Amino acid sequence: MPSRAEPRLLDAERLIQERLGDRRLDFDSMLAVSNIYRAATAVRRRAEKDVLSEFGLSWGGFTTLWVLWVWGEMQTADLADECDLSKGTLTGVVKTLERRGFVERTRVESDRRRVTVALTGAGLDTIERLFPRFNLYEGDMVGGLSTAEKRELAQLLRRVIVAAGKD
Amino acid sequence: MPSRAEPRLLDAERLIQERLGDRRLDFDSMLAVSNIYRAATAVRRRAEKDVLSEFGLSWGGFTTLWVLWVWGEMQTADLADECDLSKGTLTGVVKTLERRGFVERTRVESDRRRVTVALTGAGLDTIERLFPRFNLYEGDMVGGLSTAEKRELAQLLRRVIVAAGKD
DNA sequence: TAGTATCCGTTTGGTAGCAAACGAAATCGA
DNA sequence: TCGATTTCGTTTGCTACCAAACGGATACTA
Repeated sequence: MPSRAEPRLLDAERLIQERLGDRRLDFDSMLAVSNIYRAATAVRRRAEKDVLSEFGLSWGGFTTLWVLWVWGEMQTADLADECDLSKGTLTGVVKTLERRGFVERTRVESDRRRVTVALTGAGLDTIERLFPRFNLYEGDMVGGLSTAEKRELAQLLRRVIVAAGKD
Repeated sequence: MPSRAEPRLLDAERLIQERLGDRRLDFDSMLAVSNIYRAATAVRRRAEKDVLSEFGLSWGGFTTLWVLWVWGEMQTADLADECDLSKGTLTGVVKTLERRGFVERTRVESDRRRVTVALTGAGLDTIERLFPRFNLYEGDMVGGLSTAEKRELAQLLRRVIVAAGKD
């Protein structure tokens, strides 16, 4: 059970500290933030390359499909909120998913400004086959961590999400 | 000193578990991964909105400037590697930075396929003024965590970066 | 030393992402 | 009831991001 993860990464971080060492900076916060970003990029790239590409999906497309799978048909605004995307971005993502035949739009009769988005049969089939495989990859990517460590990580990140999300 | 961070986030996560509850899935890994991504998005958005936008920089542009500041003039390939971007993407980012007057390119005489990138005076001035402010925001965003927790977080993430980065 | 293979950064074509402007639809006020 | 306001999703203009194709420069090999 190793107590240190990756000497190379830490060495690089130490070199940076040496370069900036005479300045009064908050290195602990800097390293926490930059590692959050690097980890997210690494996770996204691996998932897109190893799993999502087979299904013709980007990360955003996958997220949207997943949300629709879990919550069912939704209005655009709620979907954007749940996917953590701006409404403009969501329009584009949904357009791509529609072109691929994964989702369909329906104009709401009672309020014709609104549009709902729902999975098609093909979309449902895809996410049902895809998600278990995606989840296996998630397990791989945090596989070096114990269950307690995964929970600790998720909990620490929740606090960052809240702090950074504050307007 | 609260032992739980954010009830609303946890509630949402629990709802998802209920929706998927009868399937054999690795929820601990799922929550760890999705919170990594959400945290990175939140951090990036806040930084771009509150700090970087004043200087006309995106996250990628800022990262590139920062790397050049710490390491000095670099060849394109090394810079892309250090910034964790593909070389094609870096070409575009550098082009934008060049247009804004922050960096300049120089063709290498001894090997005319290569190009080096360096900060201009304006670029140096910008990153010198910007980074301390950026670092304050980093402190804000992980400000709810103790020093030990920040280090714990960074350490857990290093292990994820290594596992996800493996080809 | 000529021909081939490899190694560079750039370009291309596609998706993603945001803010702000937009137009249509619904709601509010008087 | 009708004009003004608000609330929708979409469009626009920009940057970012990747993989793959590209073309020029260098290195290798016979």
